[in-house]
Amino acid sequence: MKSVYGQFCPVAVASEIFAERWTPVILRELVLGSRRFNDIQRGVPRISRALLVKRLRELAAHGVISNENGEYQLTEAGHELGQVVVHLGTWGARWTAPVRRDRLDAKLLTWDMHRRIALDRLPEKRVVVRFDFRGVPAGNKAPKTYWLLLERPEVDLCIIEPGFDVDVYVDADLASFTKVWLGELPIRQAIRDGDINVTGDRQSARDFPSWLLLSTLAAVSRPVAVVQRRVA
Amino acid sequence: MKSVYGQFCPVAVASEIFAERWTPVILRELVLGSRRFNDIQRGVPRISRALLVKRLRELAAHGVISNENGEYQLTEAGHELGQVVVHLGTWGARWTAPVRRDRLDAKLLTWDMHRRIALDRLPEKRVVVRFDFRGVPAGNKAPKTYWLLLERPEVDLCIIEPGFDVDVYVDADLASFTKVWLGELPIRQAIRDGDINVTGDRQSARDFPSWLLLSTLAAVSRPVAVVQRRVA
DNA sequence: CGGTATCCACTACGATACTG
DNA sequence: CAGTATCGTAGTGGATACCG
Repeated sequence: MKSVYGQFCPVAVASEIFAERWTPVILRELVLGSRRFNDIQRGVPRISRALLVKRLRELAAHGVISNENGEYQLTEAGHELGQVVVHLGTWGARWTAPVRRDRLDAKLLTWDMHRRIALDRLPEKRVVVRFDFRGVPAGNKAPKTYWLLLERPEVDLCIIEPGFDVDVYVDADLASFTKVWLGELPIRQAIRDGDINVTGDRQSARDFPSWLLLSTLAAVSRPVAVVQRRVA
Repeated sequence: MKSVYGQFCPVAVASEIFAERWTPVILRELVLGSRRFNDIQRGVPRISRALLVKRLRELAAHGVISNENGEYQLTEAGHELGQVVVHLGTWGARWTAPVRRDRLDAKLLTWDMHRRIALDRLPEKRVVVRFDFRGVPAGNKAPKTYWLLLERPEVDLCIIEPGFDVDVYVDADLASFTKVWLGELPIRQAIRDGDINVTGDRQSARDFPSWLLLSTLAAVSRPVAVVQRRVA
């Protein structure tokens, strides 16, 4: 391992580990709970398999993660580095421009969502939610329809019809739903404005917004100047 | 500006700004107080001028810094991102391996030191400290001798004889002094072990360790396992 | 599922020299 | 002091196919 920066400063040494391409995003997946290779890659879909392997090895070599029979785990050092990831993400939520069209990704969004369901607020029985996204940027080849199978304590994400009756239909503009997810837009407002439509079983449709926890960074407060920039 | 990661997640968006090559190190210089282009480059000597220009422009475009008639300044967003830099450096001080030989750099070390002098503990009169480093890795072409001119409230670093009488001579093994600077080794111990020799004016030589504040990350606590790894 | 292996394209970067 | 301009290249990583 050759030193990139050739500096003794701990910021430089840590940057050689942390500030490599893809590494913060990979660490985010681990912080959010992914353990297996393919799960991690679902959260970082645009990385090549070879590069993901390489990055994971590097993190392991630096003592940030371990791999025991196929399960990647953050070490103690890794959990502390995970706090830096959260800090960086918090900064991003506060200070970066509102979500851009070329970052929209329905597959990634639903993958994130399936990890943030308030299981304890679900009814006992299985609930199936079908999402249909509109306003997907042209050229994006990802599916527009997804199913969330909520069956305590399991949550499964499907991209093909799961074969159960659908309880809740969510028809949403992708940009708006992404903003809701990121805390940039209150879901009730998006529903009022017609950007998100929730139909189906009356009770379930009413409760749906309360099951869906948002991104862990959705609660970050934004400075007034940035909020105004968003409106512009 | 094309999106590197193509993800809406604030961690990914922030990483496109922060986790670029050299950027955390440049931000560290700004956090430590450098304002002018050439001062910043003294703290990041191995970056090319062209790339430093490019990175500074990128940071400005993202609202992290501003440039007003030659003075770079962190914006409010920049100060908050600076906290992430500090967090990352703190992690590095805690969890990365002890300083490696290929990271030793006397020029950088003295440049860092000149910003960390306890001015209020200095005597009224001018003090000149001469550093001679031994144990510099072969092939390193940087000077081995440096002078620190302490003249309240100014601190100047010279690489040529400043023309004043020297009050304190510091003769030190570069690796040991770097460890002292990083808080890995108590200075009194390094002096006892003969790794650092401080001679010259009796009073000044005795007070020298109290003038020299160490790296802002020197006080970070290290887990037992890492400390032991260092001894090994 | 969790990787390897190969090959090629690109581009980011360093080196060097010049400038208002 | 604070950049610009030019050019050659190392090395990074994407695409694709294969493997235990």
